[in-house]
Amino acid sequence: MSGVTGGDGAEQDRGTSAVRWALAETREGRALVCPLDAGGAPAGPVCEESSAVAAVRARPGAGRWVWRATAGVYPRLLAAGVRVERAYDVEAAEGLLHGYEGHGGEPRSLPAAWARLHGLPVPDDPPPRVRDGDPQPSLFETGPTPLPDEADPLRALLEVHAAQTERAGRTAHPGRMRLLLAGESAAGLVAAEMSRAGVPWSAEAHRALLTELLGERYAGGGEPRRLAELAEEVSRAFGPGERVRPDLPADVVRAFGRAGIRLTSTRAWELRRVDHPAVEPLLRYKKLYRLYTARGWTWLRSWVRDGRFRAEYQPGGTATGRWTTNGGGALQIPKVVRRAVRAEPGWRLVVADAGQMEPRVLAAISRDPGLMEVAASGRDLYAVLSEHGFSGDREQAKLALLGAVYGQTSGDGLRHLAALRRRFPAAVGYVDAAARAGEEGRLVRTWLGRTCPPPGADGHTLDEEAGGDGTGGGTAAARARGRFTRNFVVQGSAADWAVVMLATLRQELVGMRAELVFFQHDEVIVHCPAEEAPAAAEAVRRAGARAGEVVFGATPVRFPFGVAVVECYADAA
DNA sequence: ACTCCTGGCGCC
DNA sequence: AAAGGGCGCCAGGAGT
Repeated sequence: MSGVTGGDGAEQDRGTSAVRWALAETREGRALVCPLDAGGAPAGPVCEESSAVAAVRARPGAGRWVWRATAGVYPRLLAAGVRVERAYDVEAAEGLLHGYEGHGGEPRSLPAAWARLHGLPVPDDPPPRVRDGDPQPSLFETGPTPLPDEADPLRALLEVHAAQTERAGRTAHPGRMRLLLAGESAAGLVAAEMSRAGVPWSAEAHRALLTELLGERYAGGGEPRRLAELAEEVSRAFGPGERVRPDLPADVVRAFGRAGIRLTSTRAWELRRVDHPAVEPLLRYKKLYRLYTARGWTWLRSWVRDGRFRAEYQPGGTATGRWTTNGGGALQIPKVVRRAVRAEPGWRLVVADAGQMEPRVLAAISRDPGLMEVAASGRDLYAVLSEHGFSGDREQAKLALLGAVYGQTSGDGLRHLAALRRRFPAAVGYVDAAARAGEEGRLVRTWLGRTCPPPGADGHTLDEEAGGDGTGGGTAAARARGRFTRNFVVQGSAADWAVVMLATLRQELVGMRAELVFFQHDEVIVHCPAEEAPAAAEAVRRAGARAGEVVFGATPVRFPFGVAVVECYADAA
């Protein structure tokens, strides 16, 4: 990758293995394949193979597979023991390109893309698959899906792909868009591989943790002992004869009302300001109740099999490009439960966390000289900020910066916002401009060109009743939209970085036994033999740095990973 | 019995 | 100290 300058033109196929192949599955599960030239046109005859697995297996030298959707075909390849080097996911690309063209939220399936291309009625995307609590079958049951042109399923794929190549070239920064499409496609491969691998999970440690915190379960079912005790304690605190169900907010609000305390909700932060003996056990109840319902014995039984927690990741599942998961809540593993994430014997977890993504990304996209200088250090950015004359300590510096990115409207962060604006005018100006664009109904884009959905497609309607709530500057909805677009450019550009980082890391790990088992916005976990851990840690660091250079071009901004090599996730910093 | 909505809180 | 951006998930309750 030497010679990469800036974000443009970074993604190019090289070498003899750079042959692209298109692959389309027929309704019967057979596969039609043909080689492609650089422009996406057929460069050889169409071959028919008995299956996608057979087609890919027969062409080990293929540099990139162009297919309808990685999620639809790759899990079956992996199940058959077949990995691919690179892919191009036409439906993922369609979502990004159609979004860039101002139509975020509209159908992105291949049939929809093909229909648009030919001016035909556009079919809706198939509804998301219902989850059944058991992730196992869904990974492998996803069968071949019909293409719009039944007579020649390859034709629609080739037409849409060729058109996409041309549309990417018409964007303001074609190199960036091509990098985004390649990165998103690579992310799809990573997601399928990671879903298959699963997070190493000790059910035994998990059960021990549950019993320790929640107590035993009663034989007849129902709440575990600690929850029952705390519920009893809460009731007692309201007085003799009082019965309060702490898991029912309305019940709790009524009980406090009888005690002369008016609550608007039972949120923890509101309860904490209340002086009443029921508050303390109630807060402890809520904490444990959350653990019980979200990560308790039921979760364990549904999601952990053979020592692994397998979630189904959906790259780009959110508007900003962040991933989501289909079930199991893999991206919300509570800190306390991380004790159950254990490397296999003789193996290690390389836990890597990219520190202070928001300010680093903001520095890179705004090119604010002062903020870039602060972000040029690999040290804790907020600490550097507070040492270098920012009016406040580390926490205040952090609050001010995050407040600027999130569009904070009140509170402590706001006090220091003025200082922030003086010191980093280009950075604050960048997010302010994004907010203004949102309020005025315009679209904003991430650094690589991921585009926010138009108003109305994201739950923010700009033209509902006028007047707002009197704070000026348009309706409440317009201001909400402004906060969304303000945040979008930063969070989404961080997601741009993340997919390229994943793509790079995946390549770095080729040839090692190490496996990528977890990804969460700005954090990755690699599971590897102990002796590979130093190399894996170095691979992660390189991937983070490389992604920063490739995505954002020549800036002094660094994207350092904090890396810990541990046997248990809970032991990582 | 089902779906849809809400409250609340887990993660970033 | 205050409560803002993105999500998923669960339980309960309302509506059908």
